[in-house]
Amino acid sequence: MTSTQPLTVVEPVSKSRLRLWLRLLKASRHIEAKLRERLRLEFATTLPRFDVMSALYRVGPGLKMSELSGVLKVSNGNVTGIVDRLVEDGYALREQVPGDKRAFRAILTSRGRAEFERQAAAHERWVDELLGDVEPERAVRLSDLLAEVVKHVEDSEEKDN
Amino acid sequence: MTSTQPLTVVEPVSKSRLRLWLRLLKASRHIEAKLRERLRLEFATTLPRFDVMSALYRVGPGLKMSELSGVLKVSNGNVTGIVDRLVEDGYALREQVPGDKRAFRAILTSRGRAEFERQAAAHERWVDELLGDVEPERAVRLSDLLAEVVKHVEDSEEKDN
DNA sequence: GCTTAAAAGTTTATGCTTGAAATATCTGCC
DNA sequence: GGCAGATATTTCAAGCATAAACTTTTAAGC
Repeated sequence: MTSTQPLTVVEPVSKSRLRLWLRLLKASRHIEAKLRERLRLEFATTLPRFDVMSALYRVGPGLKMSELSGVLKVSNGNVTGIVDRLVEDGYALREQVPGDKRAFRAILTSRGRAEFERQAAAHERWVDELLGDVEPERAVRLSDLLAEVVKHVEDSEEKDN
Repeated sequence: MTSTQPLTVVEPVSKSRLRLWLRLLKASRHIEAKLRERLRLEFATTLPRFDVMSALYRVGPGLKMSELSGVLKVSNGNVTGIVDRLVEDGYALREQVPGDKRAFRAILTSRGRAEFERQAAAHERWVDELLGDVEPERAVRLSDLLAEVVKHVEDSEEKDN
């Protein structure tokens, strides 16, 4: 009577999945908060701005507003404001797409590119510092597990659309 | 305390840590977005509201505003607005702390408690569904790795304060 | 050519979030 | 008693985020 075969009667599987989610959230928020703080203090910028500049930096000829919101997975209206502010600060500009009077293409100015390079270097340094105690091999393992989680979640997304 | 060998010259360790961070962020945002959407559609509420109600539900006699912001790790001013709206909707109320005219204690009404129970049940169901393809054993392993990451990050936090 | 639908982008309303300043109250010290 | 400093909370300004409504332009169908 001591050893019953079903293990997870007391603790249903759903609990371990819930705990996984809560830890994931906690880790992510923790790191994110740190990065936001440093971006603010050292570069007077924000994570969303950094993300937009990062996306624009990667592609040469800039991105249309809708492409930008697609890549970053944020709403269309959101991008408008962020790009507005980047333009105000001289880090980006809007360029008419020839042949389509509706569309713009957001592009980093050379000043924007230079600034982003500084920020990106610091960003990578910070992440390395924050996760410094995670051994490389463990980091890779964790990466792989997380990639699978993302894949699963994406799959389960399709089915309820 | 010198590094013995120049192992990772081509792919520095910092890159694998950066990738870990990006995957962590992606997974977390993905799931979070799903949960937000469902809370909105099925309960006309938001994740921050859910979090506040969750914190208040767990403790019997409610929490002071500052305790609440401490537990949830959000700013003081933030909590004010969220509790305001919960009060408007009849899910919570503010109660004077006897002997301290500055302090309030936010408490769930019985209606709030009932509503939260419905929401929490659905929430756990959703998480289980979203992470349904992650095998239990893998979920536990991932949980443990993440817990360590959080611990590491917290440690590295102390040292720069 | 005209109409209708789709696409690109902005605007609006609402809520979350922060840091900083403001208000009120409490506590300890002299 | 009076006052300095700490504590509890709110208010404020700015930015991020979404969904929904709205303009302008383009594309398709007939």
